[in-house]
Amino acid sequence: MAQPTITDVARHAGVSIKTVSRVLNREDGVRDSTRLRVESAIADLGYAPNQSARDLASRHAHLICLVYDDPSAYELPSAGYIMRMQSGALRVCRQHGYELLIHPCNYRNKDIHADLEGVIRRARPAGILLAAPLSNMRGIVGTINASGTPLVRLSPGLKRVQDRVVATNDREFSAGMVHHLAALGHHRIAFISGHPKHKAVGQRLLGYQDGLEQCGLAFSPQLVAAGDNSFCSGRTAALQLLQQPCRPTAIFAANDDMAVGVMHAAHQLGVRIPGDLSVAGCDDITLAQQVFPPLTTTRQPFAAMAEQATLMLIQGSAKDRPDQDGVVVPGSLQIRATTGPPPE
Amino acid sequence: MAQPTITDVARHAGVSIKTVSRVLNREDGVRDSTRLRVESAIADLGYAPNQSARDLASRHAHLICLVYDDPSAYELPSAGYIMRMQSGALRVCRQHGYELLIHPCNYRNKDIHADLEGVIRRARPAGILLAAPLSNMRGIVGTINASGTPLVRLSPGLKRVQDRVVATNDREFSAGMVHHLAALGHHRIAFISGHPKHKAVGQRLLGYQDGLEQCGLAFSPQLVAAGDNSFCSGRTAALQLLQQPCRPTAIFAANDDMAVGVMHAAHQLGVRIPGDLSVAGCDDITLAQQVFPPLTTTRQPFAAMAEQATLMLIQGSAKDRPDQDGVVVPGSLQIRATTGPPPE
DNA sequence: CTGAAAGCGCTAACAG
DNA sequence: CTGTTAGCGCTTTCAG
Repeated sequence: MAQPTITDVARHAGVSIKTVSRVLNREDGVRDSTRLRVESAIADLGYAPNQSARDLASRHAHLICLVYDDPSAYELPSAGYIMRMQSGALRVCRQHGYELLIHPCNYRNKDIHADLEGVIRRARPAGILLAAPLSNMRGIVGTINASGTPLVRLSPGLKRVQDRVVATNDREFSAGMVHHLAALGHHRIAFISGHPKHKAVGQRLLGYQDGLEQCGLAFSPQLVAAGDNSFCSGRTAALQLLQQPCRPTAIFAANDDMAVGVMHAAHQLGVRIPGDLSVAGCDDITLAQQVFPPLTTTRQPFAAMAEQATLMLIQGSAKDRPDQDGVVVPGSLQIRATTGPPPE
Repeated sequence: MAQPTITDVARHAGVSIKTVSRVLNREDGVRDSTRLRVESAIADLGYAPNQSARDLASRHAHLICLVYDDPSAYELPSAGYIMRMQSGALRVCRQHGYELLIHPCNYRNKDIHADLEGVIRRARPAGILLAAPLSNMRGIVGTINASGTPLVRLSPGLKRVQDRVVATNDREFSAGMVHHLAALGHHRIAFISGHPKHKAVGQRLLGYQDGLEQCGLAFSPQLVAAGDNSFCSGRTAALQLLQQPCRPTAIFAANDDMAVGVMHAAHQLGVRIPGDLSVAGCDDITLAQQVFPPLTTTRQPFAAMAEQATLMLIQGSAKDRPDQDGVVVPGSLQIRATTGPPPE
């Protein structure tokens, strides 16, 4: 037969549907004996509530929506980054009976606001998880906030941590990477900057400068090349950096994809790693351990961050406590085999 | 004010809600002039239908659920594979006003049946996309079919293509890869097999054997090592293969993750690619072009396959035409830089 | 502590 | 070609 409904359960337990609804939603004000009776009726019938009905009546779906930037749906620039956030979000969703909707979109697209309003309106998610770099774009944050849907931002790259934000300490750990390189004896440390719209990654350039200063090294604009977070941009930037007269002995890229691009370029030019050139990245995506030699980088606990954020969303909506303190999840240096002393 | 509802649109357009519903659902039997009037009312009001209400009334959600095996939510073995399927599915979902729910699960877990029944009952997806290796497991397919939810299987690795299946020609293109290697002059071509439960990947071993036979090369069990589709298993298998007395001159791995593991092992042992050893993979994940040298592999159009499958699901449910022919999407050889003539 | 009634916003028959 | 009338299965008032 069809799935049992709340009415069946009520009849079976000899109570009203409202009482069943109460035990379903863990509201208090139900006598223990009644609750037990209802629970066993639920078990007897193998009943499970119908989400659509629930969502319609309660005016929001039991859905968390993960929104991220996906410029080219087919090239998948940072699959590892997204997948790890997904995993984390999924884990918490499961625990709380929510489902995860994924919604990639392109910030360069004019329709993005209508698009976001569309999902919100149609799917009515209980909350939105906004990944960087979308999380640092005023307009997008504004559109979501205007809809009234609870929002938590991931790595928005703000100076100070705000509420409803899960942040990283990009600036600090980037300085740390420079310290590591300087300690190995490097003086000419180059940097490949990331996507210009991505503020958290932008903090890494500042951290690089902090690090140089702290180590008593001069900052030289010629040692900074622009990338856009992609493998290709890292390779291009490295080619340029390695072919200039006074070549750097180390290249620190603002993310792992670009760092792997650097390695690729070095191999092409016959530059040995780490003998002739040290390479460092950021993020510790899966790829970092699969290239040869394994890449020195900074581990970002993306999954844990997404877990935190999802929890904020779910608990915030459950407890009618929409404001929650921001947290910063620190990255940690992963020294592997692409960094070593400079040549000579 | 609150979001406009179908009633508001109907009033604004001077028609009944049923007519609005008709244009929303692209049913025919609406005069063009009426349709236009309704459409402009929708635009004027910025109306978008409420999915929960729609889903409740129509008894299924406008949701496609992608179910895949995710043994360790945190290690993300084949992120590229999953991401590409996701992209493809997403693309079609968007076009048709559906959302994509992702549901990783672990087939080793005893609760997987209850788990699947759970999502199906709660989310009521319009259809399920089942990725390999789940797609070749009888029990899982049975559980989903028992629920009555439309299902399309991706790469189930069947001998013959069945309905509601999007398959690959693994056996054929694997033989093709052996031809490529043999044509370069290789005689000792080793193979690293994939996950034993993954039948489509299992077909690749058969294809390898076909290829050998077609090229007049003898099959030797010593040239076959067992892997499990992971990077690490590929590395381990290669280490073993490369340290045996009569070393192979080429290693063909049943997927790219393992092939990259082979490259890693070769680098560690100081074996040069492709000078001393040719390496080939399967799938053409993003990684394949990021390692150095770029990996020779077989491109699997995962995104396109998922698009196909999603379309089958959406159109099947729309047209009450649950049965659809299976299709096979062929893989294509991508000759890159890891394969070359054998040494001497 | 429990129940009755009134929708949530839409789709599904069935009439016109 | 278009409208009317019932629900879908739940949560929310508001009364007991």
